[in-house]
Amino acid sequence: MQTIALVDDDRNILDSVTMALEDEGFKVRTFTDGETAFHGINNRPPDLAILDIKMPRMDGLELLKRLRKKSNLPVIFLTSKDEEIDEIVGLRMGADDYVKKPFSQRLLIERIHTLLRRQDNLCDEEKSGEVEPPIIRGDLTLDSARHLCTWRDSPVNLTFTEFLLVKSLATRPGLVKNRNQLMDAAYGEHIYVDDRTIDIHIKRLRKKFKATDDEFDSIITLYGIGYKYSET
Amino acid sequence: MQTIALVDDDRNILDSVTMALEDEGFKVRTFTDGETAFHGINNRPPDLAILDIKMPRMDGLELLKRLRKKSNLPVIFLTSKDEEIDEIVGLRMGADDYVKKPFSQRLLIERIHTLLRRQDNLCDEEKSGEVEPPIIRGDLTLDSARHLCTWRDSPVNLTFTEFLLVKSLATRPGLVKNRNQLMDAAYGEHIYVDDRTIDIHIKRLRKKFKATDDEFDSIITLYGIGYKYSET
DNA sequence: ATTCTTTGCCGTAATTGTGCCCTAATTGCA
DNA sequence: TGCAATTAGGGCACAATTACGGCAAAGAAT
Repeated sequence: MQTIALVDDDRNILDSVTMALEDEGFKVRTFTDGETAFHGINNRPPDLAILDIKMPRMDGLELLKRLRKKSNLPVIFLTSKDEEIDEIVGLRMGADDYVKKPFSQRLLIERIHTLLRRQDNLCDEEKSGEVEPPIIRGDLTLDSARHLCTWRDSPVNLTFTEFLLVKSLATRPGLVKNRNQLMDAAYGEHIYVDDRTIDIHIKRLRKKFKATDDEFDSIITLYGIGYKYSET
Repeated sequence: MQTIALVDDDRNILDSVTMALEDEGFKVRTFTDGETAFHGINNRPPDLAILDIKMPRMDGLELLKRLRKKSNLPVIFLTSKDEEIDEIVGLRMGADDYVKKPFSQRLLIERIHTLLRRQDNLCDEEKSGEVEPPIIRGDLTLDSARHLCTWRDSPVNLTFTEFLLVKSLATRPGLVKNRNQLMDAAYGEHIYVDDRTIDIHIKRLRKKFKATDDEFDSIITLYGIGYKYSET
C-alpha cells in the first residue's frame, strides 16, 4: 500500500483530503506544520507528499528545500490563488506539480496517480534500458520480464510471491537466507508477516516443482537457520 | 510546403508572426480563439501549432488537452511572463516547447525548425524510410499505418485505444506489461485513468478476437502482475 | 438535432492467491 | 531414548485481483 504525507494547517482540508485519499486506497500520514512534517517525512519517507504553501513554523517552500537535499520524493503543492508567485518558485525548486485551492478531489487524486506512475516507470527504466536477463541455475530458469519459471525445460507456474522467493534463493545458490531476508525479498522491507508464512510458501514451491519432477530437492532447509538453494 | 496553425487573440502578434513565418516559407493558418482553432486544426491538421495560453472561449491548455486526444502534433506555447505556471503545466501536459512573450521572431522560428526536424526524425525512425512495417506475430497482424488488424487473415475491427494496447502487448510477445506500462502505451504518460479501465479494454479485445476465433487465448493474464501476449 | 461509436467507470460475480490454524513429522540436544 | 524446538503439509476463510454486463458522457458522423 502506498503512503502519502499530507501537510496542511487547515483541519478541514486535512480531514476531507485524508478521507478521499483513504477511499482511494492510500495510507495517509498528516502533519499540521512544516517542522513536524520534516521530521516525520525524514523518519519514514512516504511515496509522495502533498504540501500546503502557507504554514506555521516552516512554510512549504522551506520544507521542500530541506526535503530536496535528501531525496527526490514526488511533491505536490497546494496553493491559494493569492500565492501564485510562491507557486512558481515552488515548481522551480523541484515540486513536481501543484494544485490550486479550491480544488476538486478528483483532480488531486489524478495528479497523485500520474506522479506515482511516472515514478514507477522511472524505476523500471533505471533497471536498464533493456530487459532484465533471465537467471539460469542448472535446471532452473527464472525470467522476470516474462514471469516465466522453468525446471528442466518444463514450465512451472508460480505466483508473484513465490516467484520472488525462488528468485531470492536462486540468485545466490548455496547462500543461506533466514526468514527475515526472504520476507524482505518477497514483501519489501516494511511489511511483516508471520514466520510460518515463509514455510508455507516454501511448501507450495516444493509442491509445484515436484509436480514437474518428483526428484526435486534443490530448496534445502537449514534447521534453525533458514533456507538455501542447492549449490549444485 | 509546411503549414503552421497560429492561435492568438492579439491581432498584433498574429499579424507580425504570420508575416515572419510566411517569409520563412511556411503556410500559416490563423485563429483568434480556441474553439475555432480546435475545429480548424482537426479538419486539416497543420504540421505544427503555436498556441497562446490565454484566449477567449477555450484557453490554450484546454485546447492542447483536446488536441492531444487525437494526435501528437508538435505544439509550441506562447506565454506572458505572468503565466509562468501555466507554461510548466503546459509542458507537463504534452506541449513540446514554449516561448515567452515578448519574444524575438528569430527565436520562435528556430524553435519551429527544431521541432519540425525532431518530428521528421521521429517519422523517419518509425517509418524507416517508408511506412512503418506491419507487426506480424503468428496469427496476428497489426498494420499501424493502415490501422488494420487481422487474426488468421480475418480483419478485426479495433478502436484506437484497443489498437495501441494490442500493439504494446504484441510488440514483444511473452514480455509482461503491468497496467502502468499499458496505460503509458495507450494514453501517454500524462494521462491517468483507473486501473480497471485497462481490464475493460482487455475484455473488449478478447471479445473481438473471440468473435473471429473462439479459441483465441493469446492475451494472457498474470494475476497480480499484468498482461502479456502469448509467446508461441 | 439525431444517431452511432467510443470510452471510462460502477457494481457484481468469479477466480486466484494468501495467511493462519492445527496436527504430524523431523531435528538437535541432553 | 526422551524432550523441546522447529519445520512440513492439509484445510479453510478471507483478501486481493480480475472479468464482465450495464450505463452514461462525450465525440463523430450524418
